[in-house]
Parts: sequence; structure tokens; C-alpha cells
Amino acid sequence: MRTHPAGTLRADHAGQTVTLAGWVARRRDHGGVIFIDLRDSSGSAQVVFREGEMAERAHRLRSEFVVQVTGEVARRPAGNENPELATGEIEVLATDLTVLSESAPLPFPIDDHTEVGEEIRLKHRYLDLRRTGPAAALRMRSEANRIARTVLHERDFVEVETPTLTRSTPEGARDFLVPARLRPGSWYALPQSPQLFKQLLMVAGTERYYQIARCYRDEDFRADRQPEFTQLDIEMSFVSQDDVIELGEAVTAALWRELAGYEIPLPIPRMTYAEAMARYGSDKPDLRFGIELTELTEYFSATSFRVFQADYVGAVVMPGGASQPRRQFDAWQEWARQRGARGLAYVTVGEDGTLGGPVAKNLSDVERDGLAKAVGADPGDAIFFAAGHPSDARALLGAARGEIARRVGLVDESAWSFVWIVDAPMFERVRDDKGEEIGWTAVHHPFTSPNEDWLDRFEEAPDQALAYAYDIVANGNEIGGGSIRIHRSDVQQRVFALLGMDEAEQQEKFGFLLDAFQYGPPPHGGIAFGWDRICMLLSGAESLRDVIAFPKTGGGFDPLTQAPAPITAAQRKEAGVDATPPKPKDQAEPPAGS
RNA sequence: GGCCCAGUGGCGCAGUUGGUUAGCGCGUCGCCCUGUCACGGCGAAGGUCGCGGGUUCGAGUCCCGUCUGGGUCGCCA
Repeated sequence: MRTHPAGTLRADHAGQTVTLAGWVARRRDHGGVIFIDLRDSSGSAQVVFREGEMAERAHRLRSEFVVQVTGEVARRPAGNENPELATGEIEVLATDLTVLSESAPLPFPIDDHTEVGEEIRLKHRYLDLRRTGPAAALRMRSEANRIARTVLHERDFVEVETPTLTRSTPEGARDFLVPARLRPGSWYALPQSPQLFKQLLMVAGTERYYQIARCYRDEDFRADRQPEFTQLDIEMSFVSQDDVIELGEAVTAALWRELAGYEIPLPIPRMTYAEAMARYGSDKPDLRFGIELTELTEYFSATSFRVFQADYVGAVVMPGGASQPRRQFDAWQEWARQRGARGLAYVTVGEDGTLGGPVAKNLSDVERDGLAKAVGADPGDAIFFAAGHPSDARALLGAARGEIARRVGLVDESAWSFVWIVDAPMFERVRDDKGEEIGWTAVHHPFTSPNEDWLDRFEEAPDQALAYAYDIVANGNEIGGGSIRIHRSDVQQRVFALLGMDEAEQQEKFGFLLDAFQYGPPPHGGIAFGWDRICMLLSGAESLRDVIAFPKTGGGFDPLTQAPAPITAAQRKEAGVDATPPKPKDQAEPPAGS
């Protein structure tokens, strides 16, 4: 149908007769001579219609008509070259034109210069994807897949597809459910991740598994979260944490090398979870800028200021922040309140070193004198404080740290900063509505292995027990995370017990996994990369939606297909949505809200 | 679920203190144009101002509710 992709024509094609096929990107009609920019997936080339009949027919062309053009490639007349375009040295002198299909007037211009709202773009995503930016994002993602596959195949990994119709398992998020017609009243769940299947594959002796896996979680969405999303999912047998981390670095380095032109210095530095929380108030610190939290609990241990009589007092410095007007500080209070804090105490450091702000007068002379030095503040800076539960206060300061960096302009948008966060805690407290501690939950998931130090004694101090769990963080984004799994059934049962699961419940929820683990499970561990997020970072996109071919809006709605949609009464009946499942003979009643 | 922002011809936006016929750019349609490349010129069509209610002599504008979208907190191991 065509002899050349339009975007590949160059001066040395001059004299050749070519046939092109593609879309009319733009028409410039001068009456006697008409120019068409003919676009296909390779780019575009200018086609010239001059002869009487050709010009007459070209005159009737409209935007996005699909045409086939035959003509001779010619160098453009001197002075008419366009150095902005790859094909700017040449044009095609049309001798034949076939309209392959016509286009209705467009809902929005397919034009890289025009801003178009996201909603309308998603409704006509097939038109949006004709634009160079979105088209490039799609292709870049394909390249990312290729690069990951290459790295993994070189290391003898096996790509395995796991079910998307599976069993509802308690993994934290809400499941998407699918009615099972052949078992009325019973439901499949869409997997939140292939976690259990990949562990079963390790029991199966696959040893090295990966999958570019679709995952589903029925939670509220964000700019960086979709109801269905993709993970590069990896699991390996007979490995230590260092082995998985090394592999993770190989994948990450290859991606950034080939797609961002950036050579990540290896090995990527590691930081413990505790250090990240203490220094940056986050388990995914953005290390493109300095600013660290200072703990002042000790400093204020004898303070008479009620607010600072807390389990934890910390501070973060805003360089040059003292000169902010009062209403700006008020805005910080509001900012903190939106995060569920009571407020954000602050002190300004005057050019002469005297402290200002409403908090300063509550401090003793001694406290005031040493404060700037204690937090590393210079004259002209502002100091923000948070006090209370260590985790809450640090989270607030960590968020403030990021906000400060943005406002002060400390974030180098062209920089890349990678870090592994290791030694994550195994468990965290579960609190009820009143804040009462009612038990423990797994920070990662219940198959995560305690590290060597805690393997035999995590019950002694569950809040301090550390796991072989690791997250890789890029510019403050968690782009991947994983763990070494428990492969000893005695350890697994102790973890389940700590999480408050009795044997019946373990059997009901994870029976198939525990069964499998009776038959020689190898030591294993793995990692999963947030593929959408990685593609978003690599393409410089602001939203996950930009790197997903057909994304959904915040309400989980697909503007293109209008899904989800009501079903007919007949479908409802056939699917067995309202059927009552038969009483299971050998199973407990499924617990609600798992 | 909470909070913030937005919704005005196909697209992107303006619309003053509530006051005449709701403007602008792009696009669309017609005509003209032989060197443009985000071509240019002339002309035309195209609007229940998201929806419902209220205040008012009068509402795109003010108030209440609601829907949709975006952001954010909760949530998402």
C-alpha cells in the first residue's frame, strides 16, 4: 500500500517515485498550489498538488482524511526548506491521490500546539493518541517492556502468565469481584497482585519468574493511581535480599540508561527505614534536595511549653522563610490542618538572630538561645515544628520538607536520585476508631520474612521487628518494592498467629498456599515494580493517565467506553449476582471485609 | 468520606458592582489565493452559560442543593 513511511524521507530519496499512506495533518491551500502534511506513525512529509485536476481534488481534502499519495520525491526549491522538520528538505510532488477514508470534523484539534482538556481527550483517546506526545508515550512504554524483558531473559527468567480470575484474598485493598455463572452466588476476585501465584511458581521449581502483570485494586484513585495498573512482577528462588536488590538495580539501570539517557551510579545507596523516617519523615524520601528533620525531643525535655511536652518534637528549616508575610504562615497552618494536624508551630529567625513568631514567647531564654544552632537555621530562616506521636509528627515534617523544597525552588527537576529503603518494620499497630490498639497488621504482607535478627523472636517486640523488605525510591516516588518471603511453615504460622489469625482462618484464607508449602518450598523472594509510575517518570508525564493507552477517570469511569454500565435483568440473573451460595461443607463462613 | 478548584458555541478561554443583543482566539462551512509549513484574505453558521431550586424588577454573575472532571487528605500491605 505504501513504499515508504512518510517520516523517513530525506534528500537522498530525491528523484524516487514513492507511495505514501496516512492522515491529512494539515492542508495549506493556495488555490493554484496546495500543500498537505501527510502524517503516519513515522512522522510526516509535505505533499504538493499542483496540476489542475490534482489541485482540484486536493482542495476537497479535510483534516484527518486518510489518503494514499503517489509522487516523486523532490528537493524543495531553494529557500523553501524547513529545518524544523526531519523531512524539511524534501517534498512529494503528487501525481496520484486516493482517498481511503474521510473524517468528520474533529472534536478537538490534533495539534501539538493546542491545549485540550483531559476529559475530551480521553473520550476520543484514539484521536488523542494521534498526537505526537501521547503517541510517543505509548511507544516509550513499549520500549520499557522490551528493555525489562531483555534484562530478565539474559538472566534466565521465565515469563509466566497468572490468572486474572482468582480468589479473593486479604491483601489490604478492596477486591474487584466477578460473579461466577457456573457457581451462582460465588465470586471470583481480580488479583491485587500475582503475589500468591508467584510464590506457588517458586514451589513449582520455576526459580526465576517474571510477568508484566495487570493488578486491580478497588480503592479511590489519584493522579498516580488507577483501579487497574501494571507491575513488573519478579520472584526468585535461592536468593538473599542482596541478590534481589542487585537484579532490581540491573533492571532500573537499563531502563534509565536507554530511556532517560541517565547512568545510575551503582550500587544504589541504601538507607534503613528508621533512618529515612528520622531524617526525612518519609519512607520514600526525595533526595534531590537536602533539608533534613531535626529531632528536638531531648532539647525540649524540660520545656514548659505544653505543645512541646510530647513523645516526639521535631523541626524542619525553611531557608529564607522568615520573610514570609503573616498570611503565608497562616496558609501553612491551613496546609497542616488539611493533613489532619492541629497546626504547624513556627519560629522565625531574624536577621539579627532574634526569634519571632507566636511560639517564641513560650520558650525559655535557654531554649531560644540554642534553637537556631540546634536545628541549623541561619538568620532569615523559618523553623517549623511538629510534636506528638513520632510517626504522625515526622510524617507532617516530611511533607513540610517537600513543600518547602518546592516553594523555595530547591528541587532540581532534571536530577535523578535513587535510594533503597531497607530494614522495613514487619508490623504496625492496628487501631480502632477510638485510637485503641487492638492488634497488629503486616506492613508489607504476611509472607514477608523477618530478618535474621528477628526470625526467632519477633513476637517479643513486634513494633521493632525488622523484615527483609526493601523499596526502591526515585525522586521521592516508590517505584518498586519487595521482600524475602517466609518459606518455613513454623515461621509463617507464628506470623499468622501474631496477626490474630487462628488455624481455621489461616486455612480458609491461605489454605492452598500453606498446602503447597508442605512440599519443599525453596527460600525465595522478589520485587514488583510499579510499571505505570516508572513509565510516568521516564516520560516526564504529570499523570499515570498519560502513559496508559486507555485510562480511567478518578471515578473509575472510562470516558471512551462509558464503562462501568448497568446490566440487563437477564444478565443479572444469569450471572447469579443475587444467588445465595450453597453452605460450604468444609469451610468457614467467609469473613466480611477481608 | 472530608477539603480545595473548575464547568460559558466543536476546542481553549474572557465576561467588571447583578443591568442593553454573552465576547475573543482556534476550528467548522463557503468564496478567493502558485511556495506555504500553526499560510493568508473576505464572509457565514454555531450558545437551554453542567443540572435543579432560591433571592431579585432583572442572574453566566449572588445563595442552597446536585452531577461531572481535576487536585488533595483519609484509604491504597
